Amino acid sequence: MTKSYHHGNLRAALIDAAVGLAREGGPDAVVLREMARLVGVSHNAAYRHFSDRDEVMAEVAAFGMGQLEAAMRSGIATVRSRDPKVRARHSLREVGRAYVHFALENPGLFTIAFTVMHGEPSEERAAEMVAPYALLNEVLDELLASGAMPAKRRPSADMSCWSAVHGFSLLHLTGPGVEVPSPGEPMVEREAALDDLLMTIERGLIAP
Amino acid sequence: MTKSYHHGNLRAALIDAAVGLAREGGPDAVVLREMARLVGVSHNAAYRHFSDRDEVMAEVAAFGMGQLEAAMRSGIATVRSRDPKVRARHSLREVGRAYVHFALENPGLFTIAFTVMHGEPSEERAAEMVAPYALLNEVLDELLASGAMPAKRRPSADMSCWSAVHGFSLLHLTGPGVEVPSPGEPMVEREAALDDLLMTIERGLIAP
DNA sequence: TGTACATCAGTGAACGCGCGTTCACTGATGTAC
DNA sequence: TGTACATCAGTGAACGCGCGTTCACTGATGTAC
Repeated sequence: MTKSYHHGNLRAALIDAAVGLAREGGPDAVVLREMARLVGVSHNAAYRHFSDRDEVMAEVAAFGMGQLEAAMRSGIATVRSRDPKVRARHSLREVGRAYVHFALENPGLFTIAFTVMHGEPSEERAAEMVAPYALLNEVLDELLASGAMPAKRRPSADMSCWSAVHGFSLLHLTGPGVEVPSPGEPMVEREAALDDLLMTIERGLIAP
Repeated sequence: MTKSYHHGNLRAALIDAAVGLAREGGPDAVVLREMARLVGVSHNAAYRHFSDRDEVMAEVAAFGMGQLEAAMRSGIATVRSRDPKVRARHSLREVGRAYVHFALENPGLFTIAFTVMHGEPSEERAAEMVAPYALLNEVLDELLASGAMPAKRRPSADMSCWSAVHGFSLLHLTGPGVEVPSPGEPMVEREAALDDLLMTIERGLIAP
């Protein structure tokens, strides 16, 4: 692992740098020349490993989606109940809460993940890019199977849930009254609003 | 109104051009030099009427918000029922539907409105910038007053409703599986999903 | 009604920005014999 | 174990992009007397 002419693992190192830049400054901060500077390599060396800046962005987006999925899984893992209906309802809540928390704590990665998602699936990474969505659907299947939700609600339930948490995230990220993320009252209010949102959706899906 | 040296109404003409560019290409398309080209004036003439590109953007954003509010009012105006509870519920639905339709039909204006909203209120335009939000709150007040919604739901109802329609809009605008806006099946499916979303929120707010 | 002058609105040339990308190159590595 | 050669990974210089913004300017307009 000497600092020789050949780096040895430049591709991975560049992605690392790109993720770091993405975390700090969002899409616009992912700059090829800056990545190279961070890794200590000439500004065009990246072209040995990526055809494009877009390819780098796709990599960062896939990483972000992976992190989001992991956060959602962690949320589900906190659910303790054994009763299938309760368990499914709580899983849905926690998966939503995790989604919002991830977005608010990782605005750069979150934004890039959805910026890139706008384009085509990029083939290889396709499964990774929709993993969070797939996980939500698993939870909704559980909700349906448990009998907590009427069957006719299932088809559009994914869009409804996703819209709610996605909108909540973006309104707090780029919406009006940009709250400073200080760990004070606003944080408490935000969590209360999030709780209410999650409960509203849950009632909406479950109510007869 | 001769095409003399002095334009006479350059500021308004430039805003017009900016709105046109915004409609077609979103934030990045609002380019000072292009505005000037469209109006037929030198590329720096705008600096007699705006201090900044940001000031132009704020103007476009305010226009967009005004249009959004108008669209929401039109939605409310379609409600026919006399019964207060039914009327309030339908108003909420229609205001949400109008929000989503406006976003999907005017992606450029919608995006700029929320991009600019991220910054500070820009003083003069502050009221205009939050008009859609204020209108939503009027409808929710009506829902509360009619007795259709429990009082304890009121405080967070605005964020819940707004999150849902905002998220739905953005997922269809910049989300995965970019549907081509052809007037075929996908449009029908999208409307069905939107109906379900609006009903889910409504049930969630009303359910005991 | 004229004239002098201040003020306003638009002009043309220029700068600097920092990037993504390409080109011809050089240094390092692996493989066939 | 050596040597020739192909291949791979990183280099340094350069281009073009198109913009926002500033500067010193000129043409048009309005107002005081």
